[in-house]
Amino acid sequence: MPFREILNRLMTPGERVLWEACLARSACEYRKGEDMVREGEHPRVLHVVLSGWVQKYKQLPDGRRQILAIYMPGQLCDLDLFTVERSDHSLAAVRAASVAEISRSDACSLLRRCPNIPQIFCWSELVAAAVQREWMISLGQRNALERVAHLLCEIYVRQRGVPDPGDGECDFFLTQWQIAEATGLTQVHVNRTVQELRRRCGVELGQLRLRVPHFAELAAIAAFSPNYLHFGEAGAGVDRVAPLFETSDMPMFAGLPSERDRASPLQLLS
Amino acid sequence: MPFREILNRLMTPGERVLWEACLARSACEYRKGEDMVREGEHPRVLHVVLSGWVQKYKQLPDGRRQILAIYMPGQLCDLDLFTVERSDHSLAAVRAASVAEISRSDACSLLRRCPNIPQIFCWSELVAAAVQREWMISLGQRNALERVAHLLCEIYVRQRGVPDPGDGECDFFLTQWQIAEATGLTQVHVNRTVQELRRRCGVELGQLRLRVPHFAELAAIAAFSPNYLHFGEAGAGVDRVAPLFETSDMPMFAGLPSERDRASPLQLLS
DNA sequence: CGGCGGATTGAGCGGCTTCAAAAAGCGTGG
DNA sequence: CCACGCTTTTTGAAGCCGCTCAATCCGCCG
Repeated sequence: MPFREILNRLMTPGERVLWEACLARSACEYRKGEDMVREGEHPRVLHVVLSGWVQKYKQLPDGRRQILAIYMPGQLCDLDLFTVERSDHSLAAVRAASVAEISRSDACSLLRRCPNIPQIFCWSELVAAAVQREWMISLGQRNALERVAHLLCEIYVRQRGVPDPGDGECDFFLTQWQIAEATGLTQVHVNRTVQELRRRCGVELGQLRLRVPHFAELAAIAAFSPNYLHFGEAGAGVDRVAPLFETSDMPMFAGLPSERDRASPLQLLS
Repeated sequence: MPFREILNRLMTPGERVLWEACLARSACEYRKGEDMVREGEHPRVLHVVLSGWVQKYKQLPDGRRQILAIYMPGQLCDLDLFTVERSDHSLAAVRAASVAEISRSDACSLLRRCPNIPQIFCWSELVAAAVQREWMISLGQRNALERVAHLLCEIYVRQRGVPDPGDGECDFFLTQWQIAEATGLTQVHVNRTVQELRRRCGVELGQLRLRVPHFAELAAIAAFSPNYLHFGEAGAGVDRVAPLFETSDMPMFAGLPSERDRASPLQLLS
């Protein structure tokens, strides 16, 4: 259940056409590790991953670096274009990646034409925040073995969905050094931890592929529960966001409450 | 520059009246540590802090607990009511606290009447995410001294703003044990770290107050930079969010692009 | 073949944890 | 007002997990 499909399922066919066209027109290629956005810059475009993975990271003055999130094809990287004056984080390609960079004017056109898109953006941002929270538990509470196991579980499930249809393999583009930056560990210790996982439950971490023969065992080590990914909720979720986007053409205090407000005690205020 | 004021400054006077009335009507009292929301529950209300502090936290099956965020008076705790089927985190009072719990119907009424509120909610959520990212760096990259110093800096600045007007004191409601849960350290080690900060730059951590005689020294230890709080940007920020909420009364593909679209290449698609 | 990024291995150390117990605050009720 | 029970802070000693600093190995590509 790739993220891209969730996103697309929520659009009308017309929106899909516009969306895909907009992505295709603004594709940019990045080499491994190349920065797309640097902390402190004024946001100019909306980033949507087309292929490869993208990492969001921050670094301290002395160079220590923390990877904050991984974005896979179809995902929106951030809404900074519509929110902040200056980005408070950087964005870079994990390996060679292709990314759509939608300009402000294109994005505005898109929004004006596709009434569902803001809600999808909003939903996407909120799920990203939920993933961040789970990463915080890893960083704060889990030990090395649990952290790495949990990261592998997440990456596996985000690509394959759950329940898993099959052969236990998926893409994996992170180097051990990048795993270290994401989990707050040392590259050396990540290496030892990966070996431990290999011994314990046969996990194979190849150049570009991850094999997990017995997912349940890995999940047990990590105490992994996929709830936080809010899989399968996307449809209902976007409906739930709708009230935030209802057009309010009623000028404030313009008269008595309308019929549909009758149930709410708030009418006492008008 | 308390958060509450930022929020209120962005509303029209009329919205303020409705908002304040809505908060006042739905106030609930909580005792220290009492849960307001438990992980897995179906969200029923919108939580807005009235007085005291609120903590968002998650815990692992074996009891380990990570505090994910601290909310101060005026802040919205989450948008779960409008997003997810089940909360992926818990919410509890840090000490005795008063919290407005706005029901779904009230919230919808409010949204229908106050066109600026969705944008303010959105902005609030995005700033909260930025704070979370900074906490991730602490958990992943900073040592104990830096973590605690950074937390104190943040809590100080969120209440007093920066540049700081004065006497170096602010509210502080966390116990050392709660600091430990927020920073991913042990209570014992937090204690030793606080003592170290007391020695190094005279920080005093009382029952309910924090004194920071020389903020600059503390900030230097933590390499604290307040950018991530996006202070002072709230006005512009909310304007920037606006495109996401523009009413799109134009049916898709309903005709030629309108005048204001002339500049965008997207018109080629219609 | 050499160069390079990435993975692997080893030895030693230190930051933080763990466990345990004592001291200090703080609210409550007698 | 003091005594009591509770939470919170403080202190000590021992041990481990993960870090640091190398050096080596491996696979890939020019």
